[in-house]
Amino acid sequence: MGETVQLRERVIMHLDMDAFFASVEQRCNPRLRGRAIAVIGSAGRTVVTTASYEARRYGVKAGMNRYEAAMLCPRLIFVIGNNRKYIDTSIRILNILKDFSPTIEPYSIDEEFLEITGSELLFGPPQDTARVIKERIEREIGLTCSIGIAPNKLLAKLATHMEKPDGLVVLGRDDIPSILEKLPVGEVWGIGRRLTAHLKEMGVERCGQLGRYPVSRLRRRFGIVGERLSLMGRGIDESPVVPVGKEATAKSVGHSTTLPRDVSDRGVIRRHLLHLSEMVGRRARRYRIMGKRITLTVRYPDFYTFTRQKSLPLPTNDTDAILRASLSLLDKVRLRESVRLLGVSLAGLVTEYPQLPLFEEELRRERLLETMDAVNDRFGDFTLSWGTLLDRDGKAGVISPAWRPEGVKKVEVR
DNA sequence: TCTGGGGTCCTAGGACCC
DNA sequence: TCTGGGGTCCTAGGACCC
Repeated sequence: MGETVQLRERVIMHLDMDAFFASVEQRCNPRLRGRAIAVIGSAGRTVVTTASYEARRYGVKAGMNRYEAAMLCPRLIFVIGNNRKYIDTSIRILNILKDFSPTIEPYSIDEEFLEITGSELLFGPPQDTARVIKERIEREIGLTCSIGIAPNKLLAKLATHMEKPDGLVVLGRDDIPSILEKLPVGEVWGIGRRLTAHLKEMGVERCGQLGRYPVSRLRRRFGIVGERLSLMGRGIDESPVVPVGKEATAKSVGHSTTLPRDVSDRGVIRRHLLHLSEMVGRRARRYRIMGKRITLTVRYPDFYTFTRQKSLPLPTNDTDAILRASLSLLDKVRLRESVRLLGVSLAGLVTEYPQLPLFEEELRRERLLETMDAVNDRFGDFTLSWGTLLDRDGKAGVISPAWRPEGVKKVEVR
């Protein structure tokens, strides 16, 4: 089987929901429909996650802080995002897509790749399949999406972005050279701001130029990335659609938070590190993984950000061990000013191996952790918490109760 | 009270080992 | 009397993505 020659060109579909979070909110609340809205986080220092198309007309974009957004669009309505809703909606969309292909890669909460090579026999030409999918999502979920179809993932994603919102673009082999010829390199998936600037210095601004540029020179300048750049310039991408269940296992698990205000008090910093360590440890325990490399991230008010890491002799998912490592990393840093953001992450992950604890103390500790996790799972974070996190009123201090631990990207480790 | 949070992959120097 | 080379681990940082 492994020697089968690929007889047929692949057909890859990419689907991207239009202004996903904002559209979900407008669907849930009719008073938001047709209005300029921006979905933001719950914390005081937050940014626009998604702007509705009405808001985009004023120049409001993802990543903006809310004051900037409000300046551009004085009537902008801010809506605090609700991840649960987005995750549920995303799952419903995936369930629709399952009717059209067994090979679906959920690339993010609002984007999927579908391998539809050979599906004409069942559904007719790819553009017909795409129309049916769009209709079903609109009818059953009440949202619009844009779809791109092309011979590979790179070009399919490009096609999706050529027509938005509610778009449908099919790129055939013959269309590709002329499109790439004029396409600014920065619009390609994988070429960001920095690479665009570097390429411009070299006189390369369009994909056509990039594709013709000598690979050896790209290689000298960018290393391995240079080779990929050359392929991108020519629209070549052999990467497969990776279906659910076949993904690579997670490489790291981490949490970070921008503090409500800049902090220089080390006691306050320690309490935040405890909270972050608990979030990381709990998630690792839930997925039955352990890690032996712990990374502390610190950001100063001027946005200068740096990391310190250390490797432990043995992998762990114990909150206290993660905390101790974070604190020892903090001790090695001479903070030159107050701290804006803190992060803790666990890498070098292995699957938790079943092993009898050697000592009574360990056994006791494990039971304690399991009990706390069970209660927290049922009643939300920090129903039970560590002593030092509690303030004098006995309530979980420091962190806002609106804290949402649920990331949009789930970690699955086998 | 300007600028979130979760990831992946790559590079590069030094330590250490054989 | 100028002195190898490969492999792996560790650490810090940068670029990119949604």
